[in-house]
Amino acid sequence: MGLLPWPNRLRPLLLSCKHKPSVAQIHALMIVTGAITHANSNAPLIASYASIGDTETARKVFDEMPQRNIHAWNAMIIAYSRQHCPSEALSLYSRMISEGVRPDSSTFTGALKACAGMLDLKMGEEVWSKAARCGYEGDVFVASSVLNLYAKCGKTDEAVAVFDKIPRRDLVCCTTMITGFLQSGRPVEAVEVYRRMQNEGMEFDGVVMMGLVQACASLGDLRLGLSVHGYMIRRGIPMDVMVQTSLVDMYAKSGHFELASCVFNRMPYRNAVSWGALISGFAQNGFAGHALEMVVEMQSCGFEPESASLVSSLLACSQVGLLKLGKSVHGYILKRLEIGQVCGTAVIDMYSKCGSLSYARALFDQMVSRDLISWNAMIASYGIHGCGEEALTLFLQLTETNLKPDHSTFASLLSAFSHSGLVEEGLHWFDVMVAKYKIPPGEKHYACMVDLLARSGRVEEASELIASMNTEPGLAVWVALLAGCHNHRKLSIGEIAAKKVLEFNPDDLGVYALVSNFYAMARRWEGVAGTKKIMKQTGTKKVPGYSLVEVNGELHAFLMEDKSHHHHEDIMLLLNKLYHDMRAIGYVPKSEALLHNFEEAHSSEQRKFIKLL
DNA sequence: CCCGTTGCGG
Repeated sequence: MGLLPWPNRLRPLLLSCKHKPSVAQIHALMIVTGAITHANSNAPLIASYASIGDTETARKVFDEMPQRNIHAWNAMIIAYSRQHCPSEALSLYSRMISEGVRPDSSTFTGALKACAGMLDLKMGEEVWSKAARCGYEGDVFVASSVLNLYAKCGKTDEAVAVFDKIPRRDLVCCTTMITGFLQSGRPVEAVEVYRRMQNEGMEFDGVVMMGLVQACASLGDLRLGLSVHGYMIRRGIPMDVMVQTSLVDMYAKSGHFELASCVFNRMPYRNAVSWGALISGFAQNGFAGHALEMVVEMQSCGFEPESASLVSSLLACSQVGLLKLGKSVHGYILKRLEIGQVCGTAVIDMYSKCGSLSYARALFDQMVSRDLISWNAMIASYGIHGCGEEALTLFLQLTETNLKPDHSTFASLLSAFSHSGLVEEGLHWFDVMVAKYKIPPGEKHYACMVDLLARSGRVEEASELIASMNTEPGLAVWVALLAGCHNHRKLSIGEIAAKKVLEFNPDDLGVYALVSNFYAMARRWEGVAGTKKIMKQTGTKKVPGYSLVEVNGELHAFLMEDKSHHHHEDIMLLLNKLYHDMRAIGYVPKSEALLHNFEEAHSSEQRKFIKLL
């Protein structure tokens, strides 16, 4: 005996505790020795209980303290803000202020984190101005927290203003700025922050490199991504599960599955998110069979599919029209998980893409809470099915909620109009989008509008619209214009569009087919020959087109010239009958199609689907 | 108190 610990000596001891029994042991010791009455040792005790996740005991210690110092308040506020109890953190903060305790940098940091957790911008700004009044405006910790708050609330420009005013920027606030840019879809600026840091000679860690990997993923910049990966290896920056997962995601998203699997297979430890990154990569790139196989493999490794991998599975199903499998995924979700907004929207999307608009709508109506993306998906569903009127009705209902339509909403709405030939409605709502909702039209919106006008033969107006664009028109816009010119025999504008389209060196057979067909329609045979020559030179992939249809749970694939189907004869007879019936009611077939003589190859992908079922 | 930043998905 005689070794009774002095209250202050308990601090390092408590901080090194990672397990519940040892914290409780020291707690007991503190009670026995009377150290519990010292505020100096109670603050670390609170922090220790909080760090092992026992917020309740931490609060008990806090409540029973005879006198509290600033550290005890901070420990409790930070504990709540880290344990996702932002309202408790904020109520403690208010109580502390009203009791006249002077907050410090840590207090503000904790309170601001709580505000960010609640997305409570108003409260956050109050805390921020109080912090400024207390002289913490230039504090990197406080400023980083404000930065994070603004970024989380989508106020990226306000975040930039805070960032620019920080006198001595460190790694963490730069990382926060980078993730802020990423979350608001501004990867270019995220990379710019990184470049600035590089020029200032800053040392990087895994967290900031992960932000950069994400930037590369959303930019589709494989070169930069590879150099970032290489940098981490050369510098020996430790890569944890998160960093490795973001690398898998980047490679898989960009379709570099060899690289993605290489990183994935070398991971010492994987979790559901790592699997999800690979699965969604396959699904997003149209490798539905691979995606679904990976889900099965994931299960065999002991990971039950959670929300994200189910969403990827649904995406895979909708890409190839696997209604039956999609339904079973839906059933799995209903049985195993609570169907939330994300899964619900994915199921809506699956039903509508698999042809079942009524199921999609039924599910939409059943959803307990619908966010903007759910509405957007349902409006898009009507668009895909050519139901422009219904899309508009739903849009009008959306405007009566407290949700604000965004650029995606309008992209879906305008596309619905263009698929239904509702030209006047399209023009009207395009103007409303700009004037009333202050949404600057993007490439997608212009492409819809050009398609809408050009499809109905108003190619002159479409080309005027293109001329009015502030940004450089992209491929989709010119393709829409060209398609209109092709259908309505508008030679001079079409020629301009065709030239523009070829300038993009598109990697898409369909686009070349359109250009070639346009020249053929215009009797410009040198144009047809020129297009074919470009295709040969650039080695444009000849992806064989095929149709898939699911009948009673069985998947049937049809390629050109493919006679392997066991009902081939019957199908051809029916097709011929339909063809003659259509002609009888006035259908005039287009005979200038170019694609018929392209070589076809059986896709191994497609065999996968068939094998799967 | 020793703080702030972090991976897949609609």
